[in-house]
Amino acid sequence: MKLDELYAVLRRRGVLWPSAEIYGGAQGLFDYGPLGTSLKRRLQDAWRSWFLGLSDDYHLIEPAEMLPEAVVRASGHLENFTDPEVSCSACKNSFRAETLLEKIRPQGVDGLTAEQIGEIVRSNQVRCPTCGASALGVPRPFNLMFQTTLGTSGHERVYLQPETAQASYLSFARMWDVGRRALPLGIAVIGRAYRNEIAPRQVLFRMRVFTQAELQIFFDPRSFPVPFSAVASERLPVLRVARRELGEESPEEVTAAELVVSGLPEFYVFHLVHMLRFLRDVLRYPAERIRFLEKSEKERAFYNRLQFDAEFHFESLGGFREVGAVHYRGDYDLTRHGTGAGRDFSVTLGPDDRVLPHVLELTFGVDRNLWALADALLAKDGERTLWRLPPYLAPVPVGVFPLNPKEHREAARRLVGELRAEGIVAGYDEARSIGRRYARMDEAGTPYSVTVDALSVDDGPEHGTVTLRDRDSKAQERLAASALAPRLQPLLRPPVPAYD
RNA sequence: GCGGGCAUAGUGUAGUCUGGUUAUCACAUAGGCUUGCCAAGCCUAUAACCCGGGUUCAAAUCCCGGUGCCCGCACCA
Repeated sequence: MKLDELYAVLRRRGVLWPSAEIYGGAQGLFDYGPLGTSLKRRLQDAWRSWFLGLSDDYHLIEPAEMLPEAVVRASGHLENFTDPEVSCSACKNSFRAETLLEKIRPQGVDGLTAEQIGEIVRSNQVRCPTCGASALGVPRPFNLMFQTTLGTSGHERVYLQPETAQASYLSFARMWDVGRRALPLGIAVIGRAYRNEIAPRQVLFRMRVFTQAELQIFFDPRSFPVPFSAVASERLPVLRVARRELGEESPEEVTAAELVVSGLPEFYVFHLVHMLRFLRDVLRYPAERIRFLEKSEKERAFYNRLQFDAEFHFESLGGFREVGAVHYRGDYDLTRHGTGAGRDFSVTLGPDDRVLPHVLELTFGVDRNLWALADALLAKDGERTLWRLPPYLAPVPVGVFPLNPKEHREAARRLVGELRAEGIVAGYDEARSIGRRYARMDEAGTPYSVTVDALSVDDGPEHGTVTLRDRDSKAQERLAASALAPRLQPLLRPPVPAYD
């Protein structure tokens, strides 16, 4: 579906809507409704089950979301956000405003707003140093971080975290002591990130407050053993830099083993494979709409040694967009925070064996992927609209209906109670025709509908049985009501990777 | 941030150019009748002119400002 149409369905069903809607909304802020809240929680649960399942040594923590100024100074965020950059729309190069204007304003640009700098560039007819065009724009705002102060004095500046990763690096020393003092050590965070984006766009795609799920894996750069043979023959849709430079946009299928032969480390490819399996097998994105885009040296942050973005082809956005990534960050983060905090974050692995761990980062944009689940799996099938969510992601996995409310209400309500007692979220609906109730469930992504009818309540051979209807095939089968919970429960647990 | 377009019930819309009845229709939702396994039918109900100012006897309609959304460009450390 197109963006407007998809967004309309999601608003109508109460999946999400603009924040502060009654006051006209606020750019880049969204509220999740009942279905969206539940879906997002289940998506996060699925992420956690999958990625923490990769190793006994990967753990979830929940850090505060405000960072003292020292943290963002050490991480580079303060510095990078403070230097305004002006870019040339003709040749796409960008320049620090201070360098660009050093002849015109030798005193520097500190304290000026982006608009003021833009005005100086315009009024002095500054040309692009690279291509010579008069196509320089207004610089982006100084600081994309939200800043506030702690306490009453107003002196202690803090920032809402612009990414969840920093909190994991801050926790490394504590986690080393809390844990078994062994590498690799994975620290996972599911949390909010806050960025004062210049131009939030496309609903959930670029928000000012959003949720990230990230796994930072600290490892010994000399040795990061993984059970690679289990994934060696997996085929990945990759678009390597060399191929991109030829103008190709479609990925090619390459096995994990071939990627290793090409020079990528086994640990890196191993995690790439599991990112693919999560998107394809757990979230059930169509395989042909997933690709792994290798970022060139120029495109990636300077500290990233390797970077593949996991991209999904959004029909609503008209192309591939990033939904996750795998970054090999080297020792950049622990080095920076070591300098910033005046500590050495090297760890002792044995006698005369100290090493500064390297970091492999797996990122996952929760909101973007929620949108992708709608984009990929919510579709019109003839007259009906159905959302083919996997059962373990469905906000309401089961709907229970009395075929005739007058006669079957009591038995149906009792069944709802029994399912809920078994830990299964079950919805109940008796309004209007049975077909309409099925249709409502289809659109909400409910995979199973259970109907209580005359055979269920009358004395006879089928007493106590109900029909179970499958959302995708519309097929029905008759089974004992007591068989429902054991039948459904295994389907409602998110998949985990094979355990080694 | 720049340029262009748009804004009417929950959703999609008619009406706007050319100001003038109780703001159109469909779907959805709720209640009822009927039916009883895939959005059937009938009756009823709920529900909207983005916000603020101006022009006018009179503004959904014209003008100004704001906000939001969409597209392209830029941005996405």
